[in-house]
Amino acid sequence: MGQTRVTIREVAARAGFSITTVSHVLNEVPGKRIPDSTRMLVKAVADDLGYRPNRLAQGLRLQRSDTIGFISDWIATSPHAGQTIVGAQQAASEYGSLLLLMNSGTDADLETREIRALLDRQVDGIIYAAEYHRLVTPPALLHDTHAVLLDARATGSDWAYAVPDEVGGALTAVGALLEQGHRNIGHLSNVDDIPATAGRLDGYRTGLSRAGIAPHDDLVVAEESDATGGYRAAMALLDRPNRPTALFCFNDRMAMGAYQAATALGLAIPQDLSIVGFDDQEIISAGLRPGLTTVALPHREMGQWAVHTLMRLIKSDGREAVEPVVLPCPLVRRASVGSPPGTCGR
Amino acid sequence: MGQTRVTIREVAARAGFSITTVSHVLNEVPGKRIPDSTRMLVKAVADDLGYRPNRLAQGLRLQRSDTIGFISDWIATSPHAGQTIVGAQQAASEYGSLLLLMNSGTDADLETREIRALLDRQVDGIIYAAEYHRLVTPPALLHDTHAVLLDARATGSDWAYAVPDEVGGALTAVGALLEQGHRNIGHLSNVDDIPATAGRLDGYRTGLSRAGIAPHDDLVVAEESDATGGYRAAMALLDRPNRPTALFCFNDRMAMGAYQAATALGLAIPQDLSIVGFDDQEIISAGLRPGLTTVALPHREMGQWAVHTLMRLIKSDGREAVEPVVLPCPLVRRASVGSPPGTCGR
DNA sequence: ATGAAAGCGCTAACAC
DNA sequence: GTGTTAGCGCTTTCAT
Repeated sequence: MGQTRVTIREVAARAGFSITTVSHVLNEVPGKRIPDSTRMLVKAVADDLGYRPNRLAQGLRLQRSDTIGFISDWIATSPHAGQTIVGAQQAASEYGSLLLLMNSGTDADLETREIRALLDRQVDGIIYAAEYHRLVTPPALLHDTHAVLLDARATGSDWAYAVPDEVGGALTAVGALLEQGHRNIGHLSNVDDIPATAGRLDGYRTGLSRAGIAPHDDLVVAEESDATGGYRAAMALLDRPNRPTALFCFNDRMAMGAYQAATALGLAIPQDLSIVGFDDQEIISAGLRPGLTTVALPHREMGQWAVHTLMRLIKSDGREAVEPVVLPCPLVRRASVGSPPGTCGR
Repeated sequence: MGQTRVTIREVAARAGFSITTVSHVLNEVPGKRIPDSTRMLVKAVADDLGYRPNRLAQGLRLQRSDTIGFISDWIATSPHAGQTIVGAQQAASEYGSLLLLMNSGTDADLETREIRALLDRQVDGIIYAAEYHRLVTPPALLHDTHAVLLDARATGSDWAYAVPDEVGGALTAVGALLEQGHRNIGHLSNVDDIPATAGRLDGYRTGLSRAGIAPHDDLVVAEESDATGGYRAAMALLDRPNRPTALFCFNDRMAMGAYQAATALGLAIPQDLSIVGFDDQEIISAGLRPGLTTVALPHREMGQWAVHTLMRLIKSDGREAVEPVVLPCPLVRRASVGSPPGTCGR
């Protein structure tokens, strides 16, 4: 419990050298010509005593805490957030850094206080993360440190950021459908005015256009981005003559609803209807029957990018320019895509 | 960026007092009779300069970092983990503490190193969290600090811990079925040898017994705890004469599979078949059609408990005895439970 | 090759 | 009431 830890002073005493020498040896300070005998002895004693430097003291002295703040706005905490943190944390450990966690609500005032708390602890920098791809306006206080945006872009100020390639992901999704011969492809869109909505819709339209198909507005239905919304949207699209043979869904939750609609209408997937989702929430995509072909979000990659970029920023004290980054969203093939009905085979 | 922060010395200089007085005022040290004039002035200057104490320096001096380590073993990062962290983080903020995050793999060696990293940063204590209710053997090193177990019990040593009441949750689930008049209730069990499997099975059997129903072994089928497993188990249970009128599923993912089986067999939920899940993974439970009645895990509560308990431990330096805690799992009623077929109403 | 000493920013015992 | 001083554990400049 509170038993007092071994300090460098004790190591020095036991080794019969000054703390200076111990520090030199332990930190392998370059340019010091310390005989191997001393080196060995000091190391042995330190090891023996189980000495570990006090990082608070080091931090105070070095003006660097080897700690980075991770502030995010999960309210409901999507399953996504986890992977992002894992990515960030693993990358951080490559630098010997640890993540200091904060999660703000939506309250800007609270957020400022939280950043302050992080700053008070002398974090080397801050990762300002959004729960999902968003436009954000970080508190001005964030300028007091080095920071990068994760899954978010800033309105106004020019923070470094990483976001998923929504358009590219949608192109990939539609491509998977086109390559199977689908021409009549519907899109379940989202009612929320967020970058993902626009980006995925854009990718959908572009994908069709490039294939020489005029995107038809009545093939797009926007609803709430959950299973219920997906069900309704899919119903609207499918329960009519000349229904689409494939559906590209805004996300996996909507795709889940689309499955339900297909079931309700007696449509088999993928024989009668092909479906592609977005997000790759495995609990859904791997749980649906048949498995859902979908587009994965680069959560882990964004987490890693954030740390690496932040470290460059810190190292150069902000002088090095960092480019924003748009990370690819790869297709995860499962079993919900087939050729259109009546195509017999391919 | 790297602009140097205001120190207490500057505040003292500007206010025309010693840093001692400034410290006294700012920390509102009791028993000091400082005139209001001084008090006001110092506070005004501090405010004016935007002074904030350096928590590293404070920590070094006070031997307390106001930081608690949160180490967990998410590999795949369940969506659960998030809520636990949110609970812990919010509770921590009540004490002015922050969470220092680490997530280990399964590697015990790595885990030890991670605990060390936390200790090096002088965390006041550690929350050792499991991704799901587990029996664990924390590294011996954990004894070097104050610690509590979250969603886990230790084999051997006697750590304070909080786990969900698996048995109670199962009793509640079965109760919800019994109260609707079901007598022929199946259980989709899990093949993994973990506390949840045994606890939920136990609760299922006890619930039936108490209602005067002899638990029949052929009403229990164990499969992998995912949708596919649930589908298979449900098929085994339902695709036969005298099939159960209700299914209690090990978790929501298996319940998802049970829904699929019901669909395949042309069974309507809840008219022909009632289903109760466990975990309340909203993405599933709220996404299924009809909504899944299920039992929620007390993730947030466990997170809060961990922090509060840890704080008591720290305050008393481990002298205060803390009781392990088994937290209730409340039923979340949606629409997957009805009266058995042929009961016309109730 | 090794060590004394200063100082990172802060708190607190003790003087005045 | 207020200030002086020591020291938390460490790194690093500058002597020797």
